Amino acid sequence: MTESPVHHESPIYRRIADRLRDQILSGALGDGDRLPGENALMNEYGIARATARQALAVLINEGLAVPKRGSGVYVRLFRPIRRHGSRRLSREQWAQGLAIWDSDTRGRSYAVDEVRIAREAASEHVGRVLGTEEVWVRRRRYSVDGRPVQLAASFFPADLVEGTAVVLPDTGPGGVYARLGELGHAPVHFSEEVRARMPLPGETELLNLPAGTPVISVTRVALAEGGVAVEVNEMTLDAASYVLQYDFDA
Amino acid sequence: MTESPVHHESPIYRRIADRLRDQILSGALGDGDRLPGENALMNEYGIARATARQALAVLINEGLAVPKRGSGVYVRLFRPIRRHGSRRLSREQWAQGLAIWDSDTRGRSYAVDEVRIAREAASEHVGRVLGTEEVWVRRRRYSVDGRPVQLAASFFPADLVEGTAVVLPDTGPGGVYARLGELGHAPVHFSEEVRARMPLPGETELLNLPAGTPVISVTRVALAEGGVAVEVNEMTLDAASYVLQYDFDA
DNA sequence: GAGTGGTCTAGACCACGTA
DNA sequence: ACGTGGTCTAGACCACTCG
Repeated sequence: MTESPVHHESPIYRRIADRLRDQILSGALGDGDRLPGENALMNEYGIARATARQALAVLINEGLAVPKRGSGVYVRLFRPIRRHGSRRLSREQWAQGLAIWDSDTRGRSYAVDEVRIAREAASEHVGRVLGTEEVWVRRRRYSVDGRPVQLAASFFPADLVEGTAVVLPDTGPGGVYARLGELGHAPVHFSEEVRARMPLPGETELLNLPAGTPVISVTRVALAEGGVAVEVNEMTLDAASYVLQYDFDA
Repeated sequence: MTESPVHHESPIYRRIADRLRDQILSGALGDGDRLPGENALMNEYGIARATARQALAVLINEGLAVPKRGSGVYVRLFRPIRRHGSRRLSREQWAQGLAIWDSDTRGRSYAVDEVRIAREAASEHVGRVLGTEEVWVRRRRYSVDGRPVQLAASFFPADLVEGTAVVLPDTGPGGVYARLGELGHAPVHFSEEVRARMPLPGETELLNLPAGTPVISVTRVALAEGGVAVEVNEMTLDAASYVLQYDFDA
C-alpha cells in the first residue's frame, strides 16, 4: 500500500494562466489589450466558471491584468514616474523656490489634494526619531495626469514649527525645507528607508489601486546641522507608477 | 431560508477578511498564530466553502497570512534585512577585502548557491548601458538563515573581464569590484533604480515566495572613472525580507 | 484517521459598462 | 438589451499534515 507515485501536473487554472502570461510577456498581447473573458475560457477549455475566474485571478494578482466590470479583463499599462532620490533634494532645488515635485514630473500635470494639517501626539516611531511627543503633521495626496500616485505624511516637532508657514496650507516658494532654513534648521542630510508590501484597504482606496499592485513605502528623515532630525516623511507610492533612482559615490 | 444579500454593504467575504485583518493588525493575532480555517468560517458565518476561501484569499494576497497545506492558515512572520545603499558600497569595503554582503547581514548566516557564470549576448538594455554586445554574466542566489532572499545577475563587458578572476566562481578577496580595480576600472560611482512588483513564477519558485509577497527589483550600474559603465547588476529581492536604506546630503 | 487546504463542477442572481 | 465581471451556494474528490 505504500506507493502511488502521484505525479503532479499543474492544475488546469494554472496552465491557462501560464498560457495567457506567455502571450502577455511575449508581447502577443500588448498594453491595454483585452484578454479572453470568463465565458470565453469556459467555452474554450470546457471548464466551470469558477475555474476560469481562478485562472484570471492569477494574472490579476500578478499585476499583469486588470479587470473592468461589465467590460472585460485587460493587459495592464505601465508608465512609471522617475523619482530621483538625491538630485531632487539638493539644496539648489528648494533654495531656488522650486517644489521638489517639479524635478520628478518633467512637465506632466500634477495635483495635490486631500491636504490635512493637524497637531497630534507623535507615534512611537516618529516621536523617538524627532525626540518629541507632539508633532505637526501635513498629510496630502499627489496625482499625476489625474491619477493618484502617492500618499505622504510629513511630521515636524510641534515646538519647532508652531505658528510658522510650515503649518499653513500654502508653505510658499521652496516649500517646507525653505521655511525650515529660514528658521535656522535647514536640512543638510537625508536618510531614506525603502520597503515594498501589499497595500492596506485604505491605501487601495485612496490610490485607486487594482489588485496585484504593491506599494513602495519610503520613510525619509531630514537632518539639520548637528544631526538633529527636523522632519519625518512617510510616503506610500503606487509601485506601478514609480521608479526610484539613487546615485552615490564609492 | 437564505437571506437575500444586501449590496449596499461590503460583500460577506470582505467583511470577514476585515475582521481577521483587524485582529492581525491590532496584535490580537500575533506572528505565526493560526487563523480560523475554512471549516471554522463556514460554521461560524454559515457560508459556503468557496466564500470562506475567498475571505482567506484576501489576507493571503495582502501578505498578512500564509496557508499551510493540511495544517491551517497562519499569520505571517516578518523579519527584514537592512541593506545600506551607499555605505555598503564604499571603497573601504571592498578595498579591505570584505564582501559587500558582510555589511548587510550583521553576523546572520548567509549562503550563496545556484551560481552560474556564462558568456552571453547582451540584452537590449544591458548592451546599451555597457556599450557592448557580448557580456559575461554571474548569476547567483543569496540565502540568509537558510531562506533564499535574493537573486542577482551581474553583467560585465566581455572584453573587459575575459580571462580574469571576475569570471571564476571564486572572485577572491574584495570580490569583483576589487578585481575591476586591479584592471584599472575601479567603480567610483553607482546608480541604482528601485522598482517593486509582483514576482513572476520563476522568481516565486527560486525565492520560495508565498502568495502576497512583492519583489523589489534593484538595477545597479557601476561607473568607473570617466563615467564608463563597467557592471550592471540586476537584483530581485524578497520584499518581505528587506529594508533598503539610502543616505545622502542636501 | 481526522482535519486541513487545493481544485473543480454546475448552477444562481447581481451590478455594471457598452452599445 | 446584453454581455461582462462580482458574489455566492452546495456539493465533490484530492493531497497533505498531524496527532
